[in-house]
Amino acid sequence: MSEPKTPDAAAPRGPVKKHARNGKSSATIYDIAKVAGVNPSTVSRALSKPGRVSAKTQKLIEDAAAELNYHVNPFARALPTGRTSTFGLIVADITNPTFFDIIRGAETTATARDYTLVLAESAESAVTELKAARRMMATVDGLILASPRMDDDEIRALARDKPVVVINREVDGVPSVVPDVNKGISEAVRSLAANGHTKVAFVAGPPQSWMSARRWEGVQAACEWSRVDAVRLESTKPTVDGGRQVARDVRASGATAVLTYNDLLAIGLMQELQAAGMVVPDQISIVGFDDIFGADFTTPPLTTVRSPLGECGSVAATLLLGLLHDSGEPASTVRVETELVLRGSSGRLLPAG
Amino acid sequence: MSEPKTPDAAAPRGPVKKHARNGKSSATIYDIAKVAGVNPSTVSRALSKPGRVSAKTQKLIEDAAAELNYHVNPFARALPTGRTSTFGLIVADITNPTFFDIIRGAETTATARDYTLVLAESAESAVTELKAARRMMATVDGLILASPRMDDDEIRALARDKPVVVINREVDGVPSVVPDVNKGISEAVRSLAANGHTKVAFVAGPPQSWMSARRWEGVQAACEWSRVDAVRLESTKPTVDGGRQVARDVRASGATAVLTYNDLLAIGLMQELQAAGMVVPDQISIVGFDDIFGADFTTPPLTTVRSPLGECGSVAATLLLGLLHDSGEPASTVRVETELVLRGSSGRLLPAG
DNA sequence: CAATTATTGGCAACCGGTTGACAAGCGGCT
DNA sequence: AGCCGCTTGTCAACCGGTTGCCAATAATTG
Repeated sequence: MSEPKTPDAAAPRGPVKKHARNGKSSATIYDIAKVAGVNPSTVSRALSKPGRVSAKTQKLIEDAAAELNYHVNPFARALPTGRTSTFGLIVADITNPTFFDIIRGAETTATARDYTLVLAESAESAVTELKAARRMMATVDGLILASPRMDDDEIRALARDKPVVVINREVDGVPSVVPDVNKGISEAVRSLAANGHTKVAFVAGPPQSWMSARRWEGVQAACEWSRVDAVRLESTKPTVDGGRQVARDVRASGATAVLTYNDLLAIGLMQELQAAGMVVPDQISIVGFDDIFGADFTTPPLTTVRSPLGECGSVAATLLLGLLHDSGEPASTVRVETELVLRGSSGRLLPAG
Repeated sequence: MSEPKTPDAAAPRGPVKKHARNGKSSATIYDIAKVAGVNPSTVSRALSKPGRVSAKTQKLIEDAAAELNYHVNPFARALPTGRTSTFGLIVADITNPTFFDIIRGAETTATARDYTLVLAESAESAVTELKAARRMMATVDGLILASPRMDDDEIRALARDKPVVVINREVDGVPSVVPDVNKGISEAVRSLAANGHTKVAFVAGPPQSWMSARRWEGVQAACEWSRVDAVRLESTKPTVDGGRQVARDVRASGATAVLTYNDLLAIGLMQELQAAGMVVPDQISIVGFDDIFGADFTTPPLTTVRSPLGECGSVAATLLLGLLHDSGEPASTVRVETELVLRGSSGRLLPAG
């Protein structure tokens, strides 16, 4: 008690363990090494590189690991290797059901291959999207962009850093998975033409949407082939509300059948037209795009050009995992089929009166 | 060249940089330190501990960081500190729209506070759920469980390791956010009673669902109060399909009004009943729960007891962030209000014929 | 102007795995 | 028996920040 305030180096204040790691901080490879009586690096090899250690050492280590209830520390692993077993998915709008199936498809495939999915939303903004993407780049092995809003160069820039796969859009030099709209659209237009429609309107989506442009092209081509007039109308936003708002223009256009950029627009449009007393499909046929959740809740249920969204998500994830592992394959665009789902909202035009 | 095989310590084999980090591996605090002419630890302090370095050094470092386009390596930070700025959200079913809004609410709040949301799905299985939770525990700072299926003890065990917040369920000792069903249910039952209904059926959800039990209790209580008979029916699964399947039982029950565990069941039930020629609400009233996306797509649009799902997600995230930072607050259950959304699927019973 | 105290910066150890380089062990071959 | 080459294990250096401790410097005060 001579120097009460001197910080005495000889006073062992014991292992304080600053962070206290609430309780039983999980076991490390060093603990395993001690139990199994081998070197930590041997443990590391046994647990990651198969066949690098002898069978009996392997077993010894595995038993020790099991006993200690060991789990690798992902950060410790990620630090030297850069591998994170994680990939990011950025969607434009989490509440837009178009993405639900994409998310699920990607999530399922990721989990099956022991990857973790990190989700971010861009709120339909190219700026937010880019920010989210940049933020993610640091923590993921690869990125999936679903219907990205940023421009091609930005996407290519991202793709230079880490593998990137794009859904619902084609970007030169970046692998992508896109529904091939032609089959579905021509089925739809042919069906409409067969029902006597001679003028169809297409309600477009957001101007930056690559897919909207493709769909309009598809509609034009199919209409030409079927000798049907096609007119293009603009929507304010690709939602139910946007669909309601475009109803005026639709009526004014004189078209007897409408294809919309997506199902949400179709549903809103149908609600508004019905509210105005029109009968679907007797007075007007409506065909949506995507076949989202809820498309068959309406009365009549919505005819729509289905995109296999879940498949898109899952294929994109598979593509990404391929890039990550085989690291060769340029793996360009994968096309998935679309098809017409004929329900009640389209059909023969009844003579007025 | 006398001892060609002796590992000569004097031979500097130079910085090999094994990984090659495709091109311009991002800058580190060491690079910044070099540019700014200070010690790396000073850089670390400048960038994380505010006020720990002098203003001019701070500026020097920030400029250097900006110039080098520096971003911290989250793994390097997480390794010694354990902090990851990430939290997990586990939902029972990604395609169930009930969770969409929860996901979005949580995501938005997380992003606003510079946290990243990691999503996992349990496919309605307690086992998968627990596995996903365990896997996440290693990489996140905290966990949100939406409508968890595992049992209380397992949840408490998780909560011992890291902060956990539960949505749609109460677990002793674990903070949670639950919609208070009573207000919404009593509004619904009162409305039905006022329309002359004297016997209502409740279609229950999964047996493990805590929320299903609460809703049934609420229905019983409200019915008693309004002097209305209540019968309980079981569903096979809480989906549109499950709703279709329970239609038989509903008709057999003799009830003139039905409340279902969720909107999906209500929609399926309505479809099936309408397909059998029944008119909603003239012959039977249907009331759902949650007010999910698409509940108003039906004809008639679905009357439902709305839970503020987005708010649940956002409140849960806020609660979690609170636990993470202030680390005090036991923060028990937060209740959010429910309310009846009166649409077309419920109303006065028309005399038969 | 010297002495004391408050700031600020530097050193070095650590977080927990991974991996290149090398040595020891070992069976097969001539 | 001697040599070769393959398997298996060990050593030590990293990955990129964080942080306790101490020294140097600056600011304050008698």
